Amino acid sequence: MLYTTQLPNNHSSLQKSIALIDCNNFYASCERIFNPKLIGKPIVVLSNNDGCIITRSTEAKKLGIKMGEPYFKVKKIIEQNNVRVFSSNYSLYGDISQRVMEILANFAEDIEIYSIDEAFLNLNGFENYEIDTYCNHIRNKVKKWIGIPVSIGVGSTKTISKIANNLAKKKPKYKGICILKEWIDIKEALKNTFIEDVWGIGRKTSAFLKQYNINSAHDFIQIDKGWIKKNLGVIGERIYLELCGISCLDLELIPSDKKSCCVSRSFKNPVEKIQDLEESISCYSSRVSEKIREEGLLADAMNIFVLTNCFNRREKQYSNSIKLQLTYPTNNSIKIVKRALEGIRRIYREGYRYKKVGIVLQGLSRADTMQTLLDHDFFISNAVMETIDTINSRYGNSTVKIAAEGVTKKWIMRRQKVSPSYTTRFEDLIKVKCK
DNA sequence: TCTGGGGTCCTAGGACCC
DNA sequence: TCTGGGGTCCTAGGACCC
Repeated sequence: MLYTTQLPNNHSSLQKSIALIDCNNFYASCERIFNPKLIGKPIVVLSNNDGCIITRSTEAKKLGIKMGEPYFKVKKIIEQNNVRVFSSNYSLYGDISQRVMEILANFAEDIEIYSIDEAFLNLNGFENYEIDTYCNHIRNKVKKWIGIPVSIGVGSTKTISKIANNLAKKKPKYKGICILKEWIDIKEALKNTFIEDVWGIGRKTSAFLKQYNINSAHDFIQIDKGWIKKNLGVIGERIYLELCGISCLDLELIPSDKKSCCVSRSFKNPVEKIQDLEESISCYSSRVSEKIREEGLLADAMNIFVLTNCFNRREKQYSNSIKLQLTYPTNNSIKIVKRALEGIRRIYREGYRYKKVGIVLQGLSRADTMQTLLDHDFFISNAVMETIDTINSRYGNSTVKIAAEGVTKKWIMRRQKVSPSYTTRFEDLIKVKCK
């Protein structure tokens, strides 16, 4: 392996300014908005099915509760320390996220909403001291108006702003805002960033790099670029350049259409009968169709999959999937459910305890560009779907549903500790007001 | 007893064609 | 013994992200 100390010659004054605003422990912070008694107390939020820890408040992190850890493994610590536990409440978090993003959008012309709790802002043209003041202003406004604490990192590339954000969160000296514009600061930050904490370098790649004694982001940029390209491909090369201050990733200002759309769930208890799998896949197919209708998309194919519980070594394992074409692009629940049922019947094998089933719609295209190709039948069924969507949005999900989805739903997922949907569900809103 | 869900991009390898 | 070669397109699987 070749080493080089040569760095890009533009590092003394890097012009571009990209800010990454990230909500702190987002789901936990959402729960606190409506229950201020939780401030300062340890909180965790669980994944679907109450399976794993997916968000921890700072206090919960200090107790040694790890991200992604199965709930049952840390139950003891949780009980001993009186940690408050919540099932995930995505309708609440989604609504709070939207409010945060609306505020952020007022602070820059160019904004990329990167995930439910993160956005990149283009802050080009500011002097460094102005950036600091501006970021403080952003931070205070989101806290005051929504009640969500955020951290802000600024850098000349997205990858550096990610690193800055990480430091802003972890090191108290930054007080929530870290600006990395001068090469001397960037270098120091890269030295303080473990290789596995670099955006785009995951478990496998960091393990590989550590074999070569590349342990920090700074070690990484000392390596010969050719070696990186050869061993880590274009993605590795891009990370290298971004860390050196050469921007390779632009802000995506217009969200692109989805290429696929998936709905899948684990079961509360293992499922053995084909009837239960049929009901659940009908339910998820109906939901995924609704999702693509909301986005004005049509699908031309689907993938149906089943899995047994791979963690349970004592039981025999089976997993399978099947790809099915649709005769023409559609977002019609009835047609999609029908085809999905064909799929599940073809991959079902008797004698296994199934843990999970799901559907992925593929070959998505915009409905408005396809209409000239569609037949009369499409417009009639489209009207039916529109009516169903209107009723369900007014009177609640699944007010009208397809018979194949079933009624008993023995297979439904576990969600025992869910908070009220304070902002989106009428009955819950009333609850808050009456408190 | 109990281990999430939904996405993207890249790459290698197979199918197919001339 | 010995069975072309190069291009394109598609797909499955891997790795990663939040």
